[in-house]
Amino acid sequence: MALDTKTLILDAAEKLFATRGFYGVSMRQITIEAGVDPALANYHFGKKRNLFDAVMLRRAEVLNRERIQMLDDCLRRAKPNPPPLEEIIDAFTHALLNRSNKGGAGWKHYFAIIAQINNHPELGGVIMTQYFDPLAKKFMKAITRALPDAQPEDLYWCYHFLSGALTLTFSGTNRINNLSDGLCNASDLDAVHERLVPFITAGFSIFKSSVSQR
Amino acid sequence: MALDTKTLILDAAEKLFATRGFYGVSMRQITIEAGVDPALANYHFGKKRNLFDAVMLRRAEVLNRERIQMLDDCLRRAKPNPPPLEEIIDAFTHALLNRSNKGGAGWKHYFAIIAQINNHPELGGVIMTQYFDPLAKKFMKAITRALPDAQPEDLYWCYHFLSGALTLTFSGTNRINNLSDGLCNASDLDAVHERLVPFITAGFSIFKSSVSQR
DNA sequence: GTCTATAGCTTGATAGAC
DNA sequence: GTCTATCAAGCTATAGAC
Repeated sequence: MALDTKTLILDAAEKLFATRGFYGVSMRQITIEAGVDPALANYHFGKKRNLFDAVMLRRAEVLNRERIQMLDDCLRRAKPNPPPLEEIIDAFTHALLNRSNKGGAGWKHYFAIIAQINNHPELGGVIMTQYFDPLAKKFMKAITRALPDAQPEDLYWCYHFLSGALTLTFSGTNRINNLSDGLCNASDLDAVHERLVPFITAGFSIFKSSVSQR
Repeated sequence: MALDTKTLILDAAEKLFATRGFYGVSMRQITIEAGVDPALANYHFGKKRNLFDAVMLRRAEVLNRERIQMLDDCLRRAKPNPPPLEEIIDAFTHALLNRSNKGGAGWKHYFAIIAQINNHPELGGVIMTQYFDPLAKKFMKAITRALPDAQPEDLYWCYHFLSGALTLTFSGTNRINNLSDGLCNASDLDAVHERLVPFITAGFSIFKSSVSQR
């Protein structure tokens, strides 16, 4: 059936793009991984880049809906006050870490692609901006409300640090395992979640007043 | 002359790997960019992967020497006390941000490669570990001395967040420019340096005592 | 060290039978 | 929707003349 074939191709593409990147995988390898005829990838998705976009889009929609929902909930709870910073950071990261952790292999692959794209000079500016900037702007607005006396400039840079720390977590290099002599495990995303949220909150908080703490 | 040709190829490879990644560039494109004969890349460096390693190695040595130097200086100044955390973080990041900022195009390209590799599941675990883990271990030792009551586990995760925040800065996607409506400029690494060091220091500091602040 | 020439393969994409 | 067959182009890598 058509829908099944499309899904098979999307899943295979997701897996291979995750481990080798956009240029490191051929359409042929994808169809072999999917167990379908080589001509079908082009038939269903057109150019290779279109297939990549389809992979990105499939989960971005689900994800962004969940994250907006969590942000709105936390805004509503705090009303009419600004929401606590830590809750905003949690709303930003929770769905990502949770899906990557417990969503199955597909989600794990998806986030590994995100990690690569976010750090890719050619694709990062285009793709991340396209799929995630509207959401980022909503979060920045909430953060600005939580830290009303901070310089907006400082807060954008903090967001940038958050983005980097978060996406490296998804990259799937197990560098921290070796580095910590097995004390930490890169795939233990509960451990990340526990630490990332207060870490980032503390970083943002030094810009609470517009006079730098430095 | 032989040495010049090798340098031409290394520079060209560095530039192209930086913008398109390892798999996004062919040996042919590299030699064309370098303005030399297509066969010379193989003659001087052998396989494509060897050329990549040569690109990585060339600047890693310079860089790591500088960073170790800065760390040793700051350990000596503090003796016999442990060094202030903020100085350690600065020693870790200073040479990188400085070279990327003022070292010319080659260094900028180099760091863009680092950003990609650090987030690449296949290459990140191998290459970063190979070139940078010995240095990372030295820094972790110093950080542990500066925060003696923290759990080592927490500190490794903080290091991981630092690594992610730092490398995204090098990636050369100008996402923050759009996101901030031009308020921030991704290539203004002085602005990053000013903010990254206290941001990360504050993040580490919440784990000062082994009872989590969360 | 440099260059020409080329072997042997894989690539993205399509045309046309079923 | 699926499959076979195929195209032109690009790829890594090397062998051998200069």
